[in-house]
Amino acid sequence: MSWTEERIDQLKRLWGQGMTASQIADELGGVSRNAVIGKAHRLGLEARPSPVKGGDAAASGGSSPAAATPAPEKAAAPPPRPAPTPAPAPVSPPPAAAAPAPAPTTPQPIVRSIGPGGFQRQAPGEQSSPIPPAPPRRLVPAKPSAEMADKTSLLDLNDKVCKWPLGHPGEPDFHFCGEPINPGFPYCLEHCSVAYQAQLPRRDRRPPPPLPFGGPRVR
DNA sequence: CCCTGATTCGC
DNA sequence: GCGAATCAGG
Repeated sequence: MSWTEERIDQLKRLWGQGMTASQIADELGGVSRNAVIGKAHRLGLEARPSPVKGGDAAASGGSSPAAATPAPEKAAAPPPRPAPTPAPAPVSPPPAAAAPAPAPTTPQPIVRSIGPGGFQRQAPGEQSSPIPPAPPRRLVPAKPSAEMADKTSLLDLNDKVCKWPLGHPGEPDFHFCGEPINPGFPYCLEHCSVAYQAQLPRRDRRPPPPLPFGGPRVR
């Protein structure tokens, strides 16, 4: 697996949502949690509560089987990591050049936007409670549109419906057939006829058609 | 033991 | 740039 644009974007979002590196790696698939952590650091996504910080490192006796550096530098040079970068300071909204006069005399109704998990976002300027309820840590995919409401999504697959894919993964209307299966097969009768064909004698076989694509689909 | 993130370093 | 190996705390 490689870090495509989509996967990096997903890593950023999930990391920002507080998912652990293991969860993210599991979500992305094809990568280890170490890969996720390493990538997150290279992207500069640090500043996560780490179980390990400060403290004296490798102070106790050498019980470890492999100590790459037996710490000669420790006695000679001071620890070269004195910059923990306290506040990465996320993007702050750029103040408008001409600041509008903040004098709405008429009481405005509080307008809140809806977050990805369905929770109400805090309105600008609205006070938050001292201990705000934590948003859901793991967001489950939802039907993005009414058009998909009756379509069979990946999560709708089970042993009773046809798993024949329609469209391509990543496309907005990608879904599965969903018709009742031909018993004993993962597809319905119609798609079984496409997926399985009787073995003909060589002399009666059609020459192999050209591949419908030149390789993996690139988006 | 399990989990976590941080860091190193060979590729 | 990537990620396994390693470290270190909970």
